[in-house]
Amino acid sequence: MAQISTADTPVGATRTKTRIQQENEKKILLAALEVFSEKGFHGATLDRIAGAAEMSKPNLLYYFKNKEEIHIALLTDLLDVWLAPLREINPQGEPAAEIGSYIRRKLESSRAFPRESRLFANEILAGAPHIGDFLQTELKQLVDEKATILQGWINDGRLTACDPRHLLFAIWSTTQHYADFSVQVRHVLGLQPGDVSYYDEAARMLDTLFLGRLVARRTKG
Amino acid sequence: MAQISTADTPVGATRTKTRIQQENEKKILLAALEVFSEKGFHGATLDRIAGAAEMSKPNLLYYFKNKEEIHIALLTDLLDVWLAPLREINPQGEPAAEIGSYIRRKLESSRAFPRESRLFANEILAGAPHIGDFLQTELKQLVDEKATILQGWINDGRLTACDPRHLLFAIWSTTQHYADFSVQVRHVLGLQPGDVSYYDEAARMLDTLFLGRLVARRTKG
DNA sequence: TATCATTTTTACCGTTTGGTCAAATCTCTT
DNA sequence: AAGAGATTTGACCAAACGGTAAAAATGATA
Repeated sequence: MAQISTADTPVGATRTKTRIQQENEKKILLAALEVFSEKGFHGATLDRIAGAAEMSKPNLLYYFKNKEEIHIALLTDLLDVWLAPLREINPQGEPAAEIGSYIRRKLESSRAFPRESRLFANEILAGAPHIGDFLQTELKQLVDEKATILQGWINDGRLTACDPRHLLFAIWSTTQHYADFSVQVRHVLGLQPGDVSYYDEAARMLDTLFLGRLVARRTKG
Repeated sequence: MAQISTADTPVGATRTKTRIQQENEKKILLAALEVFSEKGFHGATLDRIAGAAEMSKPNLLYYFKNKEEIHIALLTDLLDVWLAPLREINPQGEPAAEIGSYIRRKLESSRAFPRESRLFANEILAGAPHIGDFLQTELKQLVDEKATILQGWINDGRLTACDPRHLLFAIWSTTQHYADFSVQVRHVLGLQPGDVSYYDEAARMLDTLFLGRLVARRTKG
């Protein structure tokens, strides 16, 4: 069997990739993202992924040694995308502006990368077998860091008292919902299969919810 | 093969079930809920479900004619549970009280039935192949009805202007998140696998978010 | 306790699936 | 144009899977 890493490349080092390698790996990952996000890990078959990548199954396995490796490659790419919006929260900014723009970034991420969002959701639902470590270390660390910032704002009286980490959970869930549960959203709103026109209204709703006051003050008598 | 519906029972009619039938069907559904909610439809195998039900696979198939039928039976049971909290919203009540108690019911539902919640999430993520019809008809109808109530409150100035259906989405996503993404929640909070102690804080957060004012008013200069 | 329907088991089947192997083809460099 | 390495293919395999058939065992009932 021909090895992608050849004699003049030490094991573990990444040799410069061929044009064909680059193209085909990209094609495979794109096809796999489509299939995994739609069918889940177990529902996705190598035949289907290979078909979507316009490639024979053995050829696909020439680039990735097995199904799991493709899945892990996708998840690894995904994690940076997932963290990016959170990383941008600025301790020096105004609470409302920072939270508002974080929500907008997360919502935009849902709109632009729904398949990635569903891939992530599938992985978490399955008990995070591949990214459990990431959640416990990298994500937890970043959340702790950002939660400290939020807590600072609370201490300064610029943010209502609440558990900052649960505030983040609320932002994650509401924004990701529009990608992960898009079928339900569309069915309830009576929209066509491909229609994602609900994102504008979603943005308004989340603005009202997180930045405005939702329920009017109780009026006496 | 012995038929469960025998000669003296018209086709389609449900004959009185044997004690053994009742026990075993219950055992199977419980086992299947465990496996489906954890592994998804394709990840769940009949062998595993049968094993969890302490039963041989052919014996399991004596009660349900195939895998899909078990899945559908579970989903059908689930839908009533899913709708129940929404049904209880009372048009005559106070907006804050009604929304608050709806959130509490949904959150309690997440806490009490996490496996059912994950089963539902898996089904939606997969594109709702089995319950698409339910979403478009029964759920949509109920949502439209309740959205009208919320819109009435908005018109009366008792609820901040927003799309009522998106408000419901926000409630669904935030409450269900604690069941569907429990692994992530626990990892971020640094809790042990079985620990669900975060629900109290979650309830406070959602109260603040939906009923209180989250971000403090901007102070000039 | 004999009888009949219900329940369970054993043995099995066809298909799908993830994955392998070696030969054939293509591509790039010299 | 030739050689070496990279890529692709077709044929194949073992295991897992959903499901079946028929006999054996059990339970209810008269």
